[in-house]
Amino acid sequence: MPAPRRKAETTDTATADDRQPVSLGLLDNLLGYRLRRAQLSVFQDFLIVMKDFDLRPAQFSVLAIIAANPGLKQSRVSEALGINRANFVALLDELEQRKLARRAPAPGDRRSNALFLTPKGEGFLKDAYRHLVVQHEKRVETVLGSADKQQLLGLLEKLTALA
Amino acid sequence: MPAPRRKAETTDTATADDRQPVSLGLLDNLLGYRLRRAQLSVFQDFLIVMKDFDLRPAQFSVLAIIAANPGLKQSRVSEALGINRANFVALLDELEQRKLARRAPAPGDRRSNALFLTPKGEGFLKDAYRHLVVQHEKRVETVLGSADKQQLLGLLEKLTALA
DNA sequence: TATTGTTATACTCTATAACTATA
DNA sequence: TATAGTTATAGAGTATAACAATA
Repeated sequence: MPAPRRKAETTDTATADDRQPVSLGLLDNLLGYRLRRAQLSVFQDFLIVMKDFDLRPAQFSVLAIIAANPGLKQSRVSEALGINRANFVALLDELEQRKLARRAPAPGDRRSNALFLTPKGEGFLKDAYRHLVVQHEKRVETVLGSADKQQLLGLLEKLTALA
Repeated sequence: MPAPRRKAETTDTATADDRQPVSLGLLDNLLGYRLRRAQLSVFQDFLIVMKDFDLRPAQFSVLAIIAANPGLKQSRVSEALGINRANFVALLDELEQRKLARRAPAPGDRRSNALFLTPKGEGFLKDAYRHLVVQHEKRVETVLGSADKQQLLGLLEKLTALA
């Protein structure tokens, strides 16, 4: 006669469920996984902080590159950000419709557009950046510590050279 | 009479184009931007290295979590990975069709699925991980140095707690 | 009433091919 | 021939709402 089972849901195979903490297993020391999770957390915080400005990370990056390199050709802006030129068109269209950036004829090459911020775009970017530093980067540094942030930036730069 | 211009494409406004290096401007010390670029580089390398296994990062992560927590409920696996449960269904469907993972009835709750790897899935994951460590993580450590990698993992973990 | 798995749907992001106008 | 901007399109990834079965 078999031994009585106390509950119908108990089994003879060990299963890890209910309220045990979930183990990361092989993911634990996989850099790509940790990097992805950290990036999602930071982007999520960015989105919340920039909600009033209605600005996504990619849009911010375009404005920042144009501001730092006024007159740069459209193809070079998209290339610098790693955005393929076909996808860059709609992104720039929106910034232009919002009167934050503008396409101008590129001197010496009638195929190209030279990109500039509008005066409104300059003010907008300045305000957004100030807000970002105060709300977002400050929170990042609270979690990390300021020295750690600088070191992290250095490590990430090395990694980006990988591909 | 106006002074002669040497070339039609020269202008009187200073524009940053042609072969000057592109400045990152405000992006230079924005952690989110650097994090995103680094993550894309690492994922791109992952994809190349895992091409023969036809395995994307998300698929690898699911197999790894199931392997480390056999019998875990479907909802807890997706939750642990930050994948919303609706989107997790197709992801798991594909792993099940490839006979790498399987849904089993969860003891004690007929709404839930308990997830397991198949024997084939166990071998597949082991092979994939070995390949990944040899090809991918090794390259990462070449770029970073082994001590830096451990430190980076620690910093990223802190950041993930942000959101 | 709440939860689990599921479907349907929509929106963003990304990648490729092809067109046009210029070079 | 090659390049810059553009359009069209298709594939991932992600988010929400709603339903059936079960708790």
